[in-house]
This record gives sequence, structure tokens and C-alpha cells, in this order.
Amino acid sequence: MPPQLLVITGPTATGKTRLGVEAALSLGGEVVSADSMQLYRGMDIGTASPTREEMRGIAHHMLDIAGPDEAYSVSRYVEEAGQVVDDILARGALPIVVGGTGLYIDSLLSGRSFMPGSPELREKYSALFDEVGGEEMLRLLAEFDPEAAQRLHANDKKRIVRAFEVYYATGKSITRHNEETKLLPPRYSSATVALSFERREKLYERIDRRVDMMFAEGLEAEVRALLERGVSDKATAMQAIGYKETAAALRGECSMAEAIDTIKRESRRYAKRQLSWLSSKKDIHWILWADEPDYPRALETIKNLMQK
RNA sequence: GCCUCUGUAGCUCAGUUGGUAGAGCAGGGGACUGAAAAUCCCCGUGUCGUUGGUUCGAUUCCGACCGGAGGCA
Repeated sequence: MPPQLLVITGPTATGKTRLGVEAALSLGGEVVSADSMQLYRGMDIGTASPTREEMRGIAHHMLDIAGPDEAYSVSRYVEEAGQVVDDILARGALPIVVGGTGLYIDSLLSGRSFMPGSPELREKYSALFDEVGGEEMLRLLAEFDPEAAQRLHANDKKRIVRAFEVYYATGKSITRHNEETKLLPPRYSSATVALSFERREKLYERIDRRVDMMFAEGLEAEVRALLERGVSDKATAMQAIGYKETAAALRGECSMAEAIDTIKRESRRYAKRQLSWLSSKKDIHWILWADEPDYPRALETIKNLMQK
């Protein structure tokens, strides 16, 4: 049985978008984006969203589906993208998941369920964290979830607060929930290719060039438009690399040249984190470019993978 | 040409009253389960410019040479 879907992932600026379209054209597929920032409307240049020309007539899903002020999340992604994938399969086409947000991809494929959250509780325990500090929070956490208290670092506020939120919202510890959800069978069978470069410097050069290109294409105006529409700089969308730094420069906190350097550096670090995430995953077929992407070659390996 | 300052980690610089050295940034590694382009953790050996000399021992002191900066002519 060939896998139900194809996944194309890898760090930023490695040619995922283009390869996704090539694969869709040759295998009869539709693209399902797995990118936590491209899904916001009004953020195209800085997220390197595919343009109409780049799509070449291939259907693309999960792009421009949320307002920049909305707080999107993995759980919503799994729900909505899962629906999209099921529709594509029902049409007899191949869903091609393309993107660099590892958590979204893993969660979609595994059909993971997420514990409901509560903004009020999150607010409450976040305030408590600020008041008593991380060490004390871990001590309190140990009373109802000793494993999580053991696992988490005192500075990891986000995860500590979430552990409290889940427990007080549902009565079940997040550790227990995670254990249970791990036992669920995968929702889809898949073949995964990950793109990168043989040499790290090559990747970094590409990233630097791409950032310069984004500014040449009008990233500054794009960010200004978002701010003029009143998008809060606390919005999730405004935490995207390229946007938060440009917004800071527009506010006069630094020069635009400094912002550009920071964006390049943050993009490099982001790519490194993506690599780190992927390197721990099993069953990934790596395609490493020596210099420039070689799409025909990559297509061949994809076709082979899809036949098994 | 002469004088002064300077040459230490990829970069900017500390430092060793002579016992082969340490910060920031860059960089590297890892984690990750309703914010994930987010969040968090860990990591500093480098011919101390080259070459002679003094010394038990020199990156540290002295000389010469080679870079760099400034000054006088």
C-alpha cells in the first residue's frame, strides 16, 4: 500500500514550496500548507508565501485562513487541515503537506488530540508565576504532576503555566494526557522528505539573500500596513521573524539596517531549531542540495518513495 | 625616515606582578504535545603576529622582523 500522503519539510529557504508544486503537478496532488505564519492574511512577503505564479494552478490549502489578530494554534490546525486532507483523499487526489512547522505536521499525521485550554486560567497562573517564581511553581506542580515538575526547567514559564492550565481546567495532568495520546494509532500513513543543504553555510547564504529580497519586494510596507490596520504587536502573527523586528524599527527602536541584520540572524537560528527538530525524527528521507536545489532529481526520489 | 601605540577565539576586547588564558557578540548542540517563525536548556584550546634572547619555565620581560593605527618630518 502506498502512503496516503506526501510530506515535504525542512528548514526555511530550502525550496519546499517549489518542490511541492512540482510534486503536485506530476503526481496529481494538492498542497496543504503546514506553516504557522503563512496561514495569516496580509503576511505574504515576510513568510515567503507562494504567489499565484508559483502555485502554477495547483490548489493550495491552509493559507490566508486567519486574520493577523487571531490567535491560531496547533489544535485548530489539526482540525482544519485534517478536514482538508480528508476532502482531498475523497476526491482521489494526493494531499501534499508542505511546510516547516514541525509540530503542526507531527500533530496532523498522528491525529493528536489536545487538552482544552482556558485563557482565564492561563492568565491566572501566568500572574502567579510572575509573583512566586519558577522554582516555587515547580514545587506546586509536583503536587499534582511530579513527572512534569521533574521534566520542566524553572525558566520554562510557557510550559509550566500550560501544565497548571490543563490540570485545573480538566482535572487530568498534562503528563497523563500526553501518555494517552501517544498510544493512539497514526491518523494517516505518509512518506516524508526533508530538504536541506550539505553545508550549513550554504543554507545561511540563502537565508541572507532571501531576507534582502523580502525587503526589496516591500516587506517594510507590508508590516506598516498591518500596523495601520491596528494589529497588536502582541498578536501571535506579529511574533513572526521579519515582522517583529521591522515593527520595532518602524517604532524607532532601531535602524532598519539593524533590523535586517537581526532578521537574518534570527532566521538562521530558526533554521537551526528546525534542523534540530527534524533530526530526532524517524523515517525521514533527507534530500541534501550541494549548491542549488535540483528539483528533477528530488522528484525522482519522491516518486520512488510513493510507490512503496 | 624617525617616534608612539598596537597585534590574544570567527568579530570586539579583557588578562596573566613570568607557571600556555576569559568575557560579550557570532557560532555549535539539544528539548519541544492548544502561542511553535514561539518558548526553554547546555557548550569557549586558541600556533596569545613571527623569530631570537633572558629564565627551570615566556603569551607575559628584552631585541629584531612582519602587519595595523596615529604623530613628527
